[in-house]
Amino acid sequence: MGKLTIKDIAREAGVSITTVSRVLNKKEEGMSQETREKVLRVMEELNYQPNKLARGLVTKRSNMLGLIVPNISNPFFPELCRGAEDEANKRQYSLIICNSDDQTQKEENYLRLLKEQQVDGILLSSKDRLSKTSKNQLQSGKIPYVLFDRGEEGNNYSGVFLDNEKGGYLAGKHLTDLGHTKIACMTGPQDIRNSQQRLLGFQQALMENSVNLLGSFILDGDFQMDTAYRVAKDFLQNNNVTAIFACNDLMACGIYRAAHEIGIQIPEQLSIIGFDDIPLVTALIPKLTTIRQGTYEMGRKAIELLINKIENNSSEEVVFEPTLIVRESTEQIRRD
Amino acid sequence: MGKLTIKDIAREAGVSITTVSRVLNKKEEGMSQETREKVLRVMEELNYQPNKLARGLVTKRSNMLGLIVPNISNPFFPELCRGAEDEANKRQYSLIICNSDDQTQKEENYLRLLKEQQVDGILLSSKDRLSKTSKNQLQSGKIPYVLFDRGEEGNNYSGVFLDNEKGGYLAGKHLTDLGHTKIACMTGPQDIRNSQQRLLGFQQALMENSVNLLGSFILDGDFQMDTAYRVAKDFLQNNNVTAIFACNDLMACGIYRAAHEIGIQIPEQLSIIGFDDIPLVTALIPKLTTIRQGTYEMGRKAIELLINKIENNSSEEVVFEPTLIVRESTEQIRRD
DNA sequence: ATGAAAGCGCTAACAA
DNA sequence: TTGTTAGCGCTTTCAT
Repeated sequence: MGKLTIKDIAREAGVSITTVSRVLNKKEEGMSQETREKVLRVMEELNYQPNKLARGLVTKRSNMLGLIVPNISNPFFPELCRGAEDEANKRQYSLIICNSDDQTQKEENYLRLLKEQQVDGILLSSKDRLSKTSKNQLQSGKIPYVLFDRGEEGNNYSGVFLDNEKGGYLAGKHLTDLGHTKIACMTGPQDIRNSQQRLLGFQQALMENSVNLLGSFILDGDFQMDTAYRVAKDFLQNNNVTAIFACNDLMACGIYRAAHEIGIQIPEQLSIIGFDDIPLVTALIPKLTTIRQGTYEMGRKAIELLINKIENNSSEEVVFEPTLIVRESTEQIRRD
Repeated sequence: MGKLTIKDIAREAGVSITTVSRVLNKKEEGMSQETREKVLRVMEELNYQPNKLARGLVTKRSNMLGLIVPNISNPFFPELCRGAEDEANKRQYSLIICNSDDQTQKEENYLRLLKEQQVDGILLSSKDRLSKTSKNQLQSGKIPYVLFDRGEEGNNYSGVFLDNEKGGYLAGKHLTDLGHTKIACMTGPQDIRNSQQRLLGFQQALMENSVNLLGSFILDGDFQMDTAYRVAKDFLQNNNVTAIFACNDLMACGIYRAAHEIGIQIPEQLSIIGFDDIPLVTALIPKLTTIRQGTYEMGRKAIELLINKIENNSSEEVVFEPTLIVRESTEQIRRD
């Protein structure tokens, strides 16, 4: 039992608890060197660790932040978590990471939980738009929050986003630069704006280079590997293209398999470009050319915005620029 | 600011705070249906959310658990997190996930932090053995903890482990069953017990089948893909084996690449078996045969042990059995 | 069946 | 330079 409290330290050091509290909070202006050191020494000796809960109760600051991710198993998100965590720690906050499993229900639960746990702010990432309950949770009680990768109406919220259209554009430009003209694109779920925008930018780039993207060459994916595999297998058996843009890397993996089974060589007969640059893509053979989102950096930035919001009540939207990472899965069209 | 407190509810419902507290905690034996409902209604109307920090201060229970993983970017750990999180939530705890990045320093920091945050218990996973400071943190203050995948002296601690030797054995048996005799094994870092035990079990299986594992066919890896690639490339160019056991899946990926560049076909000329069964291995072509650890389940179980420890002070060690998952990267030796 | 009051470990006026 | 005291939001005896 008997956990050490500020009282024990005070008694042991022969001072008042206020004094102890002062050195704890480094509010030591005009405090004798001697007392300070004595207190510090006693703390050290007894291995005292302050109770942050009690502290939070009076300061109204828990120094905890909540992070809700839609799916920790998607390799995209651990990077986000790391960035977020590193920044949070640097700023003396700790992070409660929650996994909503893409379920609105769970998201809402976590939102409530985090508020009950008195987090100082919430970083919310999920692919769907905010449910009514979620929005409510966020707004009632005015808890500071920042949105990751998805927007919202209104204008006093913070968010970090990727310029998905630009990303799609880079992919399209890369492919046309290589001389491809028979090109397909596999999209994510219909209702995800990200995916729509990637397609949009992609089409834009093709258009600028007078390449036509046939409607039947727009393949419906769902960001999952297995679906991508099935769709691609069917498509590639019946159509003749020299390049495919997959709206995320996981789907690119599925396309690899489909191509392999049909006997299509990558990149000799088919160039593939992905999107995300998740770590596993360098394990593919050939290594995947893709569009990188600076996920780690985005996580950092998001927490930075969140803390700014908490500490200065400032709101900001920041948009990240994607970059093209050329590896081995795309090459110049062969004219033979 | 005016966040709603139990007082507001009491006033609004015309009862004492004790009564409100009672319905909050469902200690309603001998309480009039009427009052109960009134309180509930007011809570609902005002959208009251109790402050868990304040609660924790008096009950000495934060209902928070800490989970320290060595590297969230290693696809092995998100699964662990999910299992842990699901079980924790089911039991009304929330989880603070921390990433120690394989740095003892960070691990020690987190340990301190978690204790200050008054978590009720800690699940600690990391590949090294406990540092002195870590051990101290864990033991002083008697915070309940369970160790994931690594042991310790003493006997009143809980832990969940994999039978790594059995895993290695399964791998070895699979390969010899397929008729392989010229076999190599790529290990993890020298000082990791896991890796040593896998090798041990592997050798055991070979021995039982009168297959000899040459010392020079034991390759030093470090659980990383890149190193595995380099080591394997050098090895495969100069030696003739028909099968390799990689002590984790990430290294198997590196070996794939090496084999590919040398022009060795998998599995026709070389069978490969991995260890872990991380999600990405089904993206490999051919799909990797491997030894599965039930990571998700291990995470669940670990939290279960932790909560048992917290609530009943019971200690237990549980050992998981690995299973062989046969996919496409291993096949019967060809006698030609 | 309900309430008053003490106290959890800490911070922050205010006093001295 | 240091201490006294009230109070954060809640639970928990102990009364009533």
